Amino acid sequence: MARRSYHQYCALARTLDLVGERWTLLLVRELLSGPARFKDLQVGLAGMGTNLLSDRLKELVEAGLIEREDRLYQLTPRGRELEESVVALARFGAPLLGERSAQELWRAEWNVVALQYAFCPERAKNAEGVIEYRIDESCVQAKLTSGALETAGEARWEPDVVIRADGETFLQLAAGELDPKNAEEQGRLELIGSRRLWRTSLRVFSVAR
Amino acid sequence: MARRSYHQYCALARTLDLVGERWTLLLVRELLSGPARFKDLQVGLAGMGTNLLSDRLKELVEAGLIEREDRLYQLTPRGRELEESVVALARFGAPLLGERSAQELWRAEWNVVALQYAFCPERAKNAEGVIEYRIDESCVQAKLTSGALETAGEARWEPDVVIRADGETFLQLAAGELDPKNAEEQGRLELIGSRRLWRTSLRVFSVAR
DNA sequence: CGGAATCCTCTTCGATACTG
DNA sequence: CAGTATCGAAGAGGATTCCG
Repeated sequence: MARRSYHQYCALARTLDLVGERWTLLLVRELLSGPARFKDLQVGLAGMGTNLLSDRLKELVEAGLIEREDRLYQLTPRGRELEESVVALARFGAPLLGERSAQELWRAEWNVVALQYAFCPERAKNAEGVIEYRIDESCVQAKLTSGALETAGEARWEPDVVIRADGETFLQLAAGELDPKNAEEQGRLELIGSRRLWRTSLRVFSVAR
Repeated sequence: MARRSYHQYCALARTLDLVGERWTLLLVRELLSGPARFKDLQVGLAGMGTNLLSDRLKELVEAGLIEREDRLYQLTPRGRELEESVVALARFGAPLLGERSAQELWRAEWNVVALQYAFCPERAKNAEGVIEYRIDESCVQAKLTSGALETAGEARWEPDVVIRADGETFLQLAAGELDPKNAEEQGRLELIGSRRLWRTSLRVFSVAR
């Protein structure tokens, strides 16, 4: 059974033949946070049948976008090239994030993508350092180096500042509904390390541009 | 009948809820060339059922990404914001464009996207002018202004150079299988206007980067 | 001509149950 | 835990017909 194809000699169509099916780009998003197991993936892809997840993983391993080592899945360098597309699509969708409905899932790891579309290079010219977000049980890092950004969904670098909050607090801060100063005074936000880098981060990451 | 949704509070998921279904991004690609009628769209979306095309158009009009004036469909400014994502996805797919199989469709208008992912801003610092590609019956324009690129799938600006070729010739040139000089000597490629801008274009548009 | 609606078949998806 | 198997539901694809 051959995969369904658009049969077009077009770069966009070729990409969509590969990753355009339902769930596939969300699966890539999950792996942009770092290597994951089947079970981990299921959490961020709630509603996706296990058979479908299994099939997709096989297809993407076959296509050379994912590699499997023992029971750990991760993106290959080629697979990681999808990051640019994922971030572009997410940037388009950012204005659509209004209220969060009760039935909607949210995971702190998704900030690995959110940080990237919220990043303003022109405001980060002289920003340097590693910012670590500890939200609920998760850890997301942003590494700033001379106007460029790298992100990770796990503790990969030594942090210069650690920001700790629960998910609800973090979402309110991101939405601009809660003032960082107030949050800290209320004890809902804890800072360890460089306050200067923290203030820089508030300037550098901004959804409204 | 509510639209299917991923039910995730995530910018990527929100975008895919809107344009992640089969054919939708290819439909956007078609409209990136300029306004089109139902019949025109069917040509570039061969294999898509008329009912499906009709449904998708309605959904996208509803979502504010497309507007319909009389019988002409075109992207709204918000819809045009998808260009960045479409180009990023196509850039990813460019290395997958190997041989063109016999059953695969190709349309010269798709170069509106191809020119954008092939564009190297750093090589176009001092490039200025409008390049017009006349391939078979179609017209695609590229407007260079101080390191930036605009494209159109129709005659929108006064061209500084017009390049005329048939589709086969153009594909061979793009693939690097045919030397521009040879093509011209063989009469398969015709140039009218600024030869200097033509040479610039060869440097500025390059798939291998 | 430019679509919209219907009908029928086929594929894919989604949920659950089951197995190594 | 990491999948595989199964089956009903939903969506896609193609032909044809209807309508203004």
